[in-house]
Order: sequence, then C-alpha cells, then structure tokens
Amino acid sequence: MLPKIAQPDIVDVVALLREHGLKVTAPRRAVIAALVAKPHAAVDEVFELVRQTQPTTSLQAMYSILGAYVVAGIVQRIEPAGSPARYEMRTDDNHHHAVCEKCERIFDIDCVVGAAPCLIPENAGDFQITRAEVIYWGLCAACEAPSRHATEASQAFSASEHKLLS
Amino acid sequence: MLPKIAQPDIVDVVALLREHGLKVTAPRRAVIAALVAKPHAAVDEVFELVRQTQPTTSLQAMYSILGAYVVAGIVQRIEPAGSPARYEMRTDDNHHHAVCEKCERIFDIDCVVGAAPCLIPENAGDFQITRAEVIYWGLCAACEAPSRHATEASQAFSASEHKLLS
DNA sequence: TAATTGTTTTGAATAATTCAAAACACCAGT
DNA sequence: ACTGGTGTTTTGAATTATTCAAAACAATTA
Repeated sequence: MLPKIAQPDIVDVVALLREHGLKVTAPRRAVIAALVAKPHAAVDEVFELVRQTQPTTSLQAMYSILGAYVVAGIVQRIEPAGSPARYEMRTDDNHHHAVCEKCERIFDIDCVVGAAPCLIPENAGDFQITRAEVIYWGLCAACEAPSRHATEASQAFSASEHKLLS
Repeated sequence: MLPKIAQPDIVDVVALLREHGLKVTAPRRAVIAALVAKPHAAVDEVFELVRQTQPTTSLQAMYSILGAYVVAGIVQRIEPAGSPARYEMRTDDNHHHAVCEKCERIFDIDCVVGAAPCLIPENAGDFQITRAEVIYWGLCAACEAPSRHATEASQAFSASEHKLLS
C-alpha cells in the first residue's frame, strides 16, 4: 500500500478560516477556491464559479463572505475605475495592478519597494499617508500586438474571451 | 469715467467650450462654475450647486455635461474606491490624489515626475503602460490631529462637515 | 446532543449610472 | 433679425452593483 500523500492544497482553507475565527462552511470553501482559480474576480464571477459546486448558494452570500474575508484580511478588494469591485487572495505583499484599457483584464505588478506606503510624495503636506495604491493603465501584451490577420470581429471576440478568463 | 476693467474669470468658459466644439449653454456654464468652486465634487454635489442658479436643470444633464467634458479633456473623472465618481478641472498636470480614510475628503498631490506615466515598474513585462494613477490613503491634517478637547460627537460632526466642504 | 451563535437564504430597498425619445435652444447661414 | 439644422436638455424609465433586514439554517462548544 502506497503511503498516503497529503494533497497539499494551494491554501489550507480550514486552517485559514479558523485562524481568523470564521466558521468553515461549504460556500466559504468554494469562494476561496474561486478566488484561487480566478484572481481579480468580480462578485458575479465568484458567484458563477461557486454555483458550479454549490448550486443552492445565493449571490448575497458572496457579498457576505467576501466582505468577511476583506475584514479578516484574507482577501483584498480592488475597485478600478469603471469596474465593479474585484477580489484577490494576494494580500501579503504590497503589489499593484495594471488594467488593460482594451480587454479590461487586470494584471498584478510587483511593488518595487515591497512595503506600504511604497511611494512618498514630496509635497504631501501634513497628510499622513499609510498606503499608496497604484493602478497602471495601458494595453496588455495580447491587445497591444494582436495577430496581424485578426479581423476586427475576431479581435472583439477575443477581447470578450479575455474578459471571461481574466 | 473709470476705465472698464475686464473681470478676469478664473476660466473663460465661452472660449473653453468653443475650443472644444461644445455649444455654450447655461447648465454648461454652471457646471464649470461648480467644479471651480468645488474640486472633486460628485455628480450630486455638482447638481446641488448648479441648481442654485439653474433651478430647472436635471440630474441627467449633469451626467451628460460631465461626460462630454471628460471626453473633451476639459474635466477629469476619478473614482476612488468606495466613492461615487468625482470630477475636477485640473487636467494638464499629471497630479495624484490623497483620500482621507476618516473624513473622505480628497486632496491633490503634485506628481514629482510631472508627465505620465510617472512611474514605471521594473516588472511590467510586456504590458504597455500609458498612465499611472496613484491614490494615497491615510489621514488628513485635520483628522490626524483633532483638537484635544473635541468630543467624539463633535469630531463626527466635523467629519460630516468636511464631507460637505471637500 | 443540545444550545449558542454565526451564517446563509430570501426578499426587498437603495445608490449610482445609463438609455431613449421628445422638447428645446444654440448658432451658422441667409 | 430669422430660420433651419444639429446638438443639448428634459422627462421618464431601466439597469447594475450593492446593502439591509429578518427568518431559516448549520457549525462549533460544552
């Protein structure tokens, strides 16, 4: 008999939740799984993924769970202009985001400094800065150099495809 | 007879609008005036100010006018997390914003570099950055060092007062 | 296993924004 | 100065994202 190898989960959900005094429930596990599978997911995207394994779950539960995770510090919420709130599990580093103005996908950008506030302006006056949030806007690799043969229609399609994948 | 001194308006609204091919209307003048009087105003705040001189104006006109101004580049739109969209006329420099987490007022922070993108991350990969949007979060001068004798209640009041003024 | 307390569901309300069509007004050209 | 054409505003309604509240339910503690 082969030795039982513990399947090392990307995150130990039970421990993670218990550490923060949160009860372990099926919808909560599923939300973590959704965010691991799809970083920067919006609430409705999390809901769609969660429903695949928990079909009776409600959208309001997503708001409740994600809200609790943000308060606990397990999950980070970002709200780029023009987008509904998006959520990610990468919280320990002080990283930033790049948003593609064409396909709207979000990319993580490591912070050069690492710790918050990574940027201190010369003229902050007497404003006490605790955190600098940086959002880079531009074009992602796929959108800035699309296949030469791609028609406008297929580019539009690939843009919407990207949104589904982001 | 005294020589007629031209009242130098802070902005020459007529010229500004004509330059951008926009018709000059009373609501449009009033919106400019509102943004000059109250930078970082939200749509409902602009509406409130505009109504003082143009009582028949509609909220939808505010959306329409502000939208046209943003397209024309006359006005800039910012959307800090947790806030409705806010608008300002300072568009030529590449300045940033500091949001007070207590009173929610917004402060302009000059960009040290000046031109966009003012920040280039080391690891942007093949993402083509055109602009870096920086939002500093923390406490403004008034909120970080409130009067020693201020009670909690009066601090809460001054917070809401600040919101009205921001 | 029961009790407690936190979680989820269900149902509804709100805030911010957008859409669409008709009424209206600016301004170019006569 | 008047009038036509076009862009603007009004009016009315719809949509999206989010929050609130109470009842049903389920995870943990004893």
